Amino acid sequence: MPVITLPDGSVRQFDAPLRVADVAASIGAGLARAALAGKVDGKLVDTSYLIDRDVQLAIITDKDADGLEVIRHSTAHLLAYAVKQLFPTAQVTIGPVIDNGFYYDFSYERPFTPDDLALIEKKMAELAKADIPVERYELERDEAVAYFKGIGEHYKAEIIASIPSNEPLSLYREGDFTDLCRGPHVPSTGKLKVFKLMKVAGAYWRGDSNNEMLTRVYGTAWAKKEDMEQYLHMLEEAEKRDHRKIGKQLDLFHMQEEAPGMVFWHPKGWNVWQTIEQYMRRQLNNHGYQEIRTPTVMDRSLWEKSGHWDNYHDNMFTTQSEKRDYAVKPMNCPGHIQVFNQGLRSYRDLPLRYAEFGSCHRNEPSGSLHGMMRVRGFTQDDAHIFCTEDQVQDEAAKFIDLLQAVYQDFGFTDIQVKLSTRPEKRVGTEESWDKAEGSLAAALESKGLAFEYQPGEGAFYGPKIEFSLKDCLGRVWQCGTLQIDPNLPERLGAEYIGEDNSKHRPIMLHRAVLGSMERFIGILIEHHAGAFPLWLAPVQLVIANISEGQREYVETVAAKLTAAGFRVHADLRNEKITYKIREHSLQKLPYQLIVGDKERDAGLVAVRSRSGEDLGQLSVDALIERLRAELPKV
RNA sequence: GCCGUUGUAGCUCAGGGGUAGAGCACUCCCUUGGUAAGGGAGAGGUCGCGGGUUCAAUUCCCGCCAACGGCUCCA
Repeated sequence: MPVITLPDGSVRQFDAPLRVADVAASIGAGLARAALAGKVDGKLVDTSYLIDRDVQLAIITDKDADGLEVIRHSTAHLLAYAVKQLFPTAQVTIGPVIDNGFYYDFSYERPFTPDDLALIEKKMAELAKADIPVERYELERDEAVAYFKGIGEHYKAEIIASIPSNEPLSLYREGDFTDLCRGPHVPSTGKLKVFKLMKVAGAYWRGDSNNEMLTRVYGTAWAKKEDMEQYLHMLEEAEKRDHRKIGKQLDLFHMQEEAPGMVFWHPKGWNVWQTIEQYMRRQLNNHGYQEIRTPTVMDRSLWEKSGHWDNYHDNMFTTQSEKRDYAVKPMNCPGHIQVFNQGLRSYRDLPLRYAEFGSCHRNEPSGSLHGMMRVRGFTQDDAHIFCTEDQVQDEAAKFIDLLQAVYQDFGFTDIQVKLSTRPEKRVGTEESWDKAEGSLAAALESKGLAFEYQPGEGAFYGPKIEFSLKDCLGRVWQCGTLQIDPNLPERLGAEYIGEDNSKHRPIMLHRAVLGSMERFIGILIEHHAGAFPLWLAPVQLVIANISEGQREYVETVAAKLTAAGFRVHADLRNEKITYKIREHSLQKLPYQLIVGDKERDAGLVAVRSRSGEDLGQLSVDALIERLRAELPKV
């Protein structure tokens, strides 16, 4: 006699146990058709789930987030079904739901090609159209292993071994395809209407690079056709914003074969860089940092002491000269400790904050390079704070102030914060970890920042905070970091004289706001789609004459704006004004000043904004005032 | 590093066993035009690099390099 409570609070009583699908049907034929799954007492189940007790029940349709998840999961299975139909000797492995879609990993004698993908997608559409029922059933462990081994699915058999033995094993059968799966799934393949296979890629079995490489097929699936179109459109937009593409279009930088993973900065790109670097320099100065510069190439012995030679030798660029080995620095901290170690330090000197726009090189695996987002040569807005354990919290709080001010000036308001705590393999006492983690958490709380813990994700020597920004496409980029490190000062012998007149070890805080300059500029390019805000734009204004007669006037105005500190370009070419406007619009200049006889005679400029808006005629002084109001204060 | 795809003019791309094509950009000439492309002419390529097959390779095969999409990694 199940009594079923629905989400709206209404209660229905039935005489006998019944399936979720039956409940849906009792409510209405439309709901029965739309039902993809059920949620019984908060747990997702199939529509075939038999309710034999009093429960809270929600019928899940494609309007629910859970429904979309079920659709994606079932589409992954449909993909596997289609692959088994077309390539019977392929073995299935796992097929989870991911953001916006799903993937499925297969083991096959050869990788799938893009042509195969088209075939598979076609087969999926056929199988969906045939509206084949998807049935759930359970098997005993041994039976399941025997079954999958019997049909040559060795990966599935292996997966079963890793499932806790107290859980029942559920299988799903659609047509002649059976897969091991927790479920739930849609009741029949006909519910899957909107999907597309996106790409093939390799992926290691169980994510371990020692294991066999499988073929992964990525796909996307949606409840409604319009949703998928919107998603595909978003991908196109993201592609248009690709920093590599815009970098070329706007002549900011380039990369070439002879220097993989390293950037050639062109004048305009370097101008953006310098604007940022000089801005950061002012901020660091205001926040009590001193800038230093340390060598790029240092002797092996230093890297042995720091531990890098042993741990990261393969990822370091090395060289030798006159029988000595050297390494190109992969990070700045060892150099900073050398500066700290010069002379005798007193507790009165602490905290001591050393900043460096340090150029580092790491020999990243060739396959992991990615435009400016993952490079081999990069520059960090790096700094190290030498302080006592008791000063950590205050320094962390001060760093957060700096970081928030900077992110705000760059227009990033959505900041995510994660605190990574002690990992299994670590050095240091429990008390020191307690204190270190506690000071970071307290600093974040004192600044009213919400954060998430990442247990076990800290470095072996200390906890860290990671600050990530969300860009306008909703993508999250980890940029800022604050890391507590008592280890490196120890290894490299940093010490200061305390109040008690004896030697003590300082704590070192590694910290960066932007992270890698290259990557940060890449993020900015994509965030703004190349349309930099006025203060960052490499060319802020162009002044274009309509015809030859305004040449001199244009040059006078350009000189005046340059003297006022703006980056100005005078376009005096023998071209029609529409042609010039089009070109500078494509170059995404913030403002275009148009000058004809009227403006020249009146001593004004006609101002056109990047959005194409006509701001009317202004005097140069009024324009300068207006522009200055747009710049950040620091 | 691993799997897949790609590499042709400055850029975007087409082509294909018989010494290469378009649009834009570039140079010159005409045009002095008021808010997103005025007209004409010209120049421009060792078809990523190295081998092989062939009478002949940019095209087919092998190796390498790089980029791209993933996987692994990211002190």
